[in-house]
Amino acid sequence: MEVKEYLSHIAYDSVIFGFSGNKLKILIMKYHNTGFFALPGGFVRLDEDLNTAVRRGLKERTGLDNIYLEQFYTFGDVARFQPGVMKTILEANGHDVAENHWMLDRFISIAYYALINYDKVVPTPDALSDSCDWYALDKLPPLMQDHQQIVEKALQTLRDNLERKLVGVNLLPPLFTMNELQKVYEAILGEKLRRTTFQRKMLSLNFLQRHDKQYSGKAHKAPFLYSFKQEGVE
Amino acid sequence: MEVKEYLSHIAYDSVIFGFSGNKLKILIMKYHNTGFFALPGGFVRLDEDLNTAVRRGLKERTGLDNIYLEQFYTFGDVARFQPGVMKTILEANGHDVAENHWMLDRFISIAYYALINYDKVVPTPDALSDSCDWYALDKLPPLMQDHQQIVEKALQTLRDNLERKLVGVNLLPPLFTMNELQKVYEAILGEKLRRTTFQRKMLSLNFLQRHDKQYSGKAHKAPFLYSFKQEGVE
DNA sequence: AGTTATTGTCTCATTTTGTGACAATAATAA
DNA sequence: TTATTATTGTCACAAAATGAGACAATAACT
Repeated sequence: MEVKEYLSHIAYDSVIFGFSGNKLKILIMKYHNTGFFALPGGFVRLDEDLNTAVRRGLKERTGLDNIYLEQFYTFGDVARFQPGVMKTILEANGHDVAENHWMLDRFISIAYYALINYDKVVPTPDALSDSCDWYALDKLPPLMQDHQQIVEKALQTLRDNLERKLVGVNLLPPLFTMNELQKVYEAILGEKLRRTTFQRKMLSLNFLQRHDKQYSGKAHKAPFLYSFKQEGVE
Repeated sequence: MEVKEYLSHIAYDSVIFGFSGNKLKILIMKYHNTGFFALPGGFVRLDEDLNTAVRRGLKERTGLDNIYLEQFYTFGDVARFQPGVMKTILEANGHDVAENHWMLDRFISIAYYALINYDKVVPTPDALSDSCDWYALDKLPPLMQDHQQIVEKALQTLRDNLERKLVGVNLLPPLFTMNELQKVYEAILGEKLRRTTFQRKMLSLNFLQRHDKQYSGKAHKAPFLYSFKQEGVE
């Protein structure tokens, strides 16, 4: 029997959002030799906080620390239990299923979403997967198990939180223009916003620090750059 | 070794809100012979959905089905792990700790809050506890482990959701006056609200059905009764 | 110097919310 | 019967927030 290293029955999945080409994208893993696509996830060590485990996984997948991270739901239906899928994945990687039988048990999964600066990420697959790549939300491959449902709930929670907090800035580099911020909001909410109203609203919140202008080389007035006043919105 | 009946390492806790005497109250259990106070909680059977397990527990504690229920956070810090506390509880109830050693393991806990009609509830202790009783939020006894923190997060989530949904009605009987609804909102938000603004706002949402007046026997104009138009807000 | 595309800000209309006023009314007191 | 009292439903007006457009300012190009 294997040495017990992780809490049994407990997994986490993460929906890692990035923003590029005016679109919301998330990181998706592809397992070796199986055609299975899945959210980045992992297990919790016996002596490790749940949140620490998730941040450890995020670091491995993205190379980043200090990521904006929010737990949004724990999925615990029996229907999640599909031992055949995990068995296929393990066997396709040459693992001895008997030794890893704990991975074939029923799992509940605590789901998190993360918001990161797309340009800073170095997507990195794990030992079981060929690739870890960005996919636009409207062009996701078929995801295994209930991962599609997890993505949808993540997006819904992100939308709800957008009204209350200023989480959108976590998807941008430290300095950004008002137009870039608006594009992020539009991508998250899935609708066009009115430029002047958006600008007035954002400035009235007093969370943005104005910096020098950005001269892009384009033939028009240069926009101001902004940064977010507070560190690590949580 | 015990017969495995529940998922190891996984528990749930529930913050069950009721409204009485113009105050928010929650159900608290007191364990036999220990002086420990705790939130109602339980474990998940091997073949049972997580949500089903929680509803099963709610039914046992309150006698009610079809309760408004929302999952709000999963607590997974290592610091939650206090085997001595559970050992004390088991021993105080004459249980053989060796047979129940799985209860001394580290647990993560999925926390839910429920909103119920106070008058319909029959609080019922379980086998390990003397009592299951209502406590006003501002008069809670010292709770074991991180249960105080769980309560605070439940209240915060309830406040956040109050703005978005009409969850407050779940704390009232099917027919209620506008003033009663306002008192619920004030108890949840912890602040006084302006009568006319509140009434106009509630009516403008078009979720309330007006019924006959309620003649209370008091020397003043009788208020209308209202019911909530939709069934089971979720 | 004129053109183009975009930005920052202003104005006015519309909607929502804050605040108080007031008549209506159910039971009680005179 | 007729005041009195406490509370309710609704209105009116003020203040604040939002919607929608106008317009001058301005980088870079022609």
